[in-house]
Amino acid sequence: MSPTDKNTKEIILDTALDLFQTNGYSTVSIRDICKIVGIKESSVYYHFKNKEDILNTILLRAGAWVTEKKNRFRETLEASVRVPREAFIAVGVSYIEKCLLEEKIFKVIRMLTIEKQRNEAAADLYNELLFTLPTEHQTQVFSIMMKKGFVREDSPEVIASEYQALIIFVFQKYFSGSKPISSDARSSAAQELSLLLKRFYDRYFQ
Amino acid sequence: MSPTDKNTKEIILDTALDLFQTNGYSTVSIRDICKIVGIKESSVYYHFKNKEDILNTILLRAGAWVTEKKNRFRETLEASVRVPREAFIAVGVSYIEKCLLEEKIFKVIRMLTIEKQRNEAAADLYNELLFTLPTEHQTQVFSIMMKKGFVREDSPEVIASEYQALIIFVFQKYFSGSKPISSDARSSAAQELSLLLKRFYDRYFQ
DNA sequence: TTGACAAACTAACAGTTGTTAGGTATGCTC
DNA sequence: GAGCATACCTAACAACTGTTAGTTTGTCAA
Repeated sequence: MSPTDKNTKEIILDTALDLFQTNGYSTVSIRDICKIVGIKESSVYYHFKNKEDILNTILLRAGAWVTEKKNRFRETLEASVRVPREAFIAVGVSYIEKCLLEEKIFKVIRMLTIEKQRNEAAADLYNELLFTLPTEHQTQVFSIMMKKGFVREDSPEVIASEYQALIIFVFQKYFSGSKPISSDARSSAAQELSLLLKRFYDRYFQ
Repeated sequence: MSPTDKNTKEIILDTALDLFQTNGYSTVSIRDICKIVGIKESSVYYHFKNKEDILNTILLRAGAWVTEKKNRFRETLEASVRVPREAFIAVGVSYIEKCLLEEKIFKVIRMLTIEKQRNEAAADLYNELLFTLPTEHQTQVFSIMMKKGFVREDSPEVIASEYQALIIFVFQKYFSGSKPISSDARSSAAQELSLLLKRFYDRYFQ
């Protein structure tokens, strides 16, 4: 009755993402979203041009977030220093736990997993998020570490791919299902990734 | 008019899989399927109990195919012999090209990629198909090769995980999108995987 | 008090959805 | 040729879909 919070639009977006990530965009109806938000169907059209506009807004924001992340990475790059093995492992594990499993990002990844099958923009974003961006970043990290003599001479790109392959492997193996992520899965994943990264470290660091 | 081919049921299943793999089960209507098959909606209910029965039949068959593959692997295991590096690489590349990219399997994987997000049976099948089954198989392969002295002493399970991580990484990086698989992507993927497997071979084989 | 705006509402539209009841043409068996 | 199973059909249902037109409400500036 009262003019609601000026962030109804945000609530719609959050709810939509919630539903999209498990059911997929086209399965979710506007009425499904509205039932949860607590408004009538027609009210959505005050905030969005149409249903697709909701999806596009989510994709656009995720895209913006990705490029922002990209630039952030670039800045903090020169900080790369020699790290002990435990610290190297901790970075990898927390990349999964703090980044990929962070609530919002995780939902976006899950939504993209569905939408990429038929939406090219979603497919591009998915690839950037899980492959291009992290591999590029790791390439530079290893490249710097090589120059400083912490990592033995090799191709930084290839090492970065091997690194990212391990991350993706563990992430997907433990968190790609339909069940909500349990603390059991979390610790199993951390354990497996630790083991793999330990070997990775011993192979390339000196 | 004439009593059609007794394999209308199969055509329905094929068509359904075709549509499910890009659009997802719940987005595809029975009428969508029928329009392509060339029958009326009601005819579907002669062959299937309801819409879900179509999905379940596909899942069931894929599941049967997986366990059959599992047993087939077990038989051919003892054949493992010393392989030159080129042959080892060729096996990995053709695993992607002949197995994962094989038309039907590829469609199933794409469908499962969507359905796993909310269907537990699909999630289980997906995991078995891309993680459990191949890793188990590779574990045994490496284990035998170790006993025969072709591969240096190490944990077969972990080596198998590292191997499978590379396969999954390349497969997803090049073939997870919305575009049909091009021969460009095929050769890029083969090239990247070759490079990664070459290094893998040099690391563990002796 | 008035007017303007934001943000919701009611009510309806035309089309689509899964599903069912009942009918029809074909070919096989007795 | 009668009976019957197979494999399709027509027609309809109730529910749900995205979307629109027009209306109401609360808030604030003039």
